[in-house]
Amino acid sequence: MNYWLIKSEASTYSIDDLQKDKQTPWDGVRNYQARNFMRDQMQIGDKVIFYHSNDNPPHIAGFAKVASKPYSDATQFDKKSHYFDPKSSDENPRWFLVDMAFDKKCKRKIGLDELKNDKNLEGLMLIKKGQRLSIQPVSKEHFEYIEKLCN
DNA sequence: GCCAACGTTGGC
DNA sequence: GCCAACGTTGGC
Repeated sequence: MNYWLIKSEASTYSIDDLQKDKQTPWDGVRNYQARNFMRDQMQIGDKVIFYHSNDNPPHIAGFAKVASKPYSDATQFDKKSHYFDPKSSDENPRWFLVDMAFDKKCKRKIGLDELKNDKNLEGLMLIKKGQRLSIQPVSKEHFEYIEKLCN
């Protein structure tokens, strides 16, 4: 069992959208490190923190679960998609994703400030300066602590 | 293989 | 809207 944090702009795809959809392919990730986490390490049932970036304030909004094995991201082949990648091919797809399933919403929004000021969350990748990775591993301890904050 | 130019992320 | 951080691209 692994623990993760995923970012999404609330205005683009929020936890409410995921709740409505129940499950969705986590497409559009175009960063190799993030891809590698999905392709090489994520397993069905892994627990995921859902973070709303670019919100006011940015915050943790809830939880999701990994709901599929990794497979290739269809948007890379779609010429009309913002995520189209001409360098990718059917034989050798460059980008992979997993499905994310809705788990639960936080009872309150856990703002970035609060996360930064919480001694229990020291070392959490999200709150390190300049950390832009949209998929990050989270320790079990941090995950369980954040779960408590949300209840 | 270096590195300048450029693009994106995301907090503020 | 600004800009720091950082990843990618491409010329050499």
